Amino acid sequence: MVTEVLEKVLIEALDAYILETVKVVKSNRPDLCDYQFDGAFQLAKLYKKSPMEIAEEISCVLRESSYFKKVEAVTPGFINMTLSDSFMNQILRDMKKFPKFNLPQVEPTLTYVIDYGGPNIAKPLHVGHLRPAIVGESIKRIIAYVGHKVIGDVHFGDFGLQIGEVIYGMQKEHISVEDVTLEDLNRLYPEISALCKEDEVVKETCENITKELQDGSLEYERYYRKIFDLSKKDIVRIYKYLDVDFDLWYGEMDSRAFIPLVEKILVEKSLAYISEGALVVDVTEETDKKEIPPLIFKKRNNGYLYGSTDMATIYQREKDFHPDYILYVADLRQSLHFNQVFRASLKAGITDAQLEHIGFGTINGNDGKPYKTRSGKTPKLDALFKEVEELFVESKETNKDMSEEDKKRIVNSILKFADLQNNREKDYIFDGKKFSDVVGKTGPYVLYTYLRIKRILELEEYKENGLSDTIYNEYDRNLRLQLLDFHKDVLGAFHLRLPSVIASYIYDLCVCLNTFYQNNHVSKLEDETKKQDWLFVLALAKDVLKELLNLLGIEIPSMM
RNA sequence: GUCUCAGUAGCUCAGCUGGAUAGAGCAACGCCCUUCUAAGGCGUGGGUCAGGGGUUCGAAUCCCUUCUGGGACACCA
Repeated sequence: MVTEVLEKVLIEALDAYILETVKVVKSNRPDLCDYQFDGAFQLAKLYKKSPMEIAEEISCVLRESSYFKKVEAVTPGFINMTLSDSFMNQILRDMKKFPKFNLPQVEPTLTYVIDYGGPNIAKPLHVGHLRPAIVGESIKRIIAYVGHKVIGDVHFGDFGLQIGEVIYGMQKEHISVEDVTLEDLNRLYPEISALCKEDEVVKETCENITKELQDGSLEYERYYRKIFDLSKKDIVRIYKYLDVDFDLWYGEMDSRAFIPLVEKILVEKSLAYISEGALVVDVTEETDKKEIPPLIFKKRNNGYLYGSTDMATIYQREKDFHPDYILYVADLRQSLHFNQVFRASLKAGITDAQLEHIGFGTINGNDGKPYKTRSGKTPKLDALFKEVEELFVESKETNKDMSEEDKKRIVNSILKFADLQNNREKDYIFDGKKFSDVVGKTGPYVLYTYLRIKRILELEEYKENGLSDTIYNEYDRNLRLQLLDFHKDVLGAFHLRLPSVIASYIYDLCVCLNTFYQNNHVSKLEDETKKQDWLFVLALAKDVLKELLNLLGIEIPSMM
């Protein structure tokens, strides 16, 4: 990593000066230098000298290093570093030579369980499921890429009241377990759910069905099994389209057996008590600024809730995998719930893992409210895919000839790049136009860039015989400089659990590539060394691009 | 009411935990295809970083406060 190497050099250059953290950052003034060090200001205070004096002193030492072409101390005390061509090229050679572009491997290797998706089996996947799927898949791939072990769990929402509601609906309309269809399920859930809000008796009936199912009723288990199978089949189909895959296709029901065990622990450790008829766990901590309500473990009617299954699942995961981290990719609005579950689990001592809620914002419509179609419904993912595909096909005549597989890849790139370039914690506007627009900061732009570069490498003979020490012009240099950022951004995306860091790197790399492409014509070159150097850089950039797109879950089409 | 997250260009958003002149995309207006894919590149205009205090050599970023908006707050998930 460039910054790491530079920091080492700086620590040596600091000599007698001692600074708690020595941090070199990419310059925000690329017109002046590549990297900057601002520590002189802090040192000035510590050693009661002028920042400029210290900056000058350090710069003098730095100038002796072969890593730099130029080192300047600039008022009021910045140290501006411009890298030498030989240093830059050495890093590029290493990136080419070593696996994962010479990404430093993590030590030790930890085990992560990542819980994302959480589709409710009583209803089809809609726009609301797009983010957890896309964001979760990407974070999973990033964690695996930096070298940790990751176990992805879809964790179906299959335990709660929604199942009772659907079963009630089937009984009410005399639909047998044998004959029920996916369409029935999709229709019944919202219908009965609405009915429950109006009719107390219906609600109680649904709650009782749910409870009996939880308690192991064989009759309801038949219903449940059928509902689960029907839904799962459809959900798998959609996830497959999105290239989202899970190691575990568990649901809340799979943790059912562990609920009594957790309950026993809670009672034995006197952590749970009866409040207003329910069994609750107090999760307050002394440092709390606000009253945080207790976690309800068991309802007044002895039924269980998602807090119970979440704890039971943690117990189960601890038993099966001993994870170091358990990540939950879920809507930010659930943060209180996770806070309660995490605290209760910690108190109960059912896991040693770090528990993290990876929150994301809501997808809104142009009006700033949760996204709805014109008819007022939440759009199904199927329909969304089709809509985006149609808009893409219309945008250019030759798109009609593309293979179905390639179209799918493009649709994925459109949806994923639009989503992942946003900071995941923010709400974002679902703009049909923006999503399907192929101009600008979009998936198609990135893919197009990739294919342009790929074409050059197909047409020219790249001999893979290394890289000279020359950098030929500013477009060339900017591209190489951007490649050097690879490690920092991949690790940054990992630490922050932010795929947007990678999306933004990808975009910047593509801008560099397109500028290079426009200004440096490779095939015209007569200078064979120069041509091979550029092919080296382009090949490396292309590979980096492909790898990073893969981390976002984006595949490259064969043509555009 | 309490807590919480936000407010950056006409629109949609970045801004990587305090650095120099706040950046992209879209939209608008120019220029560039006898050249490896023009789904591209280059340029122009566009800002009181919600307002006000404070800390600091230095603030969009940290603290306080006001305003506006979203969200969460006991048996739904």
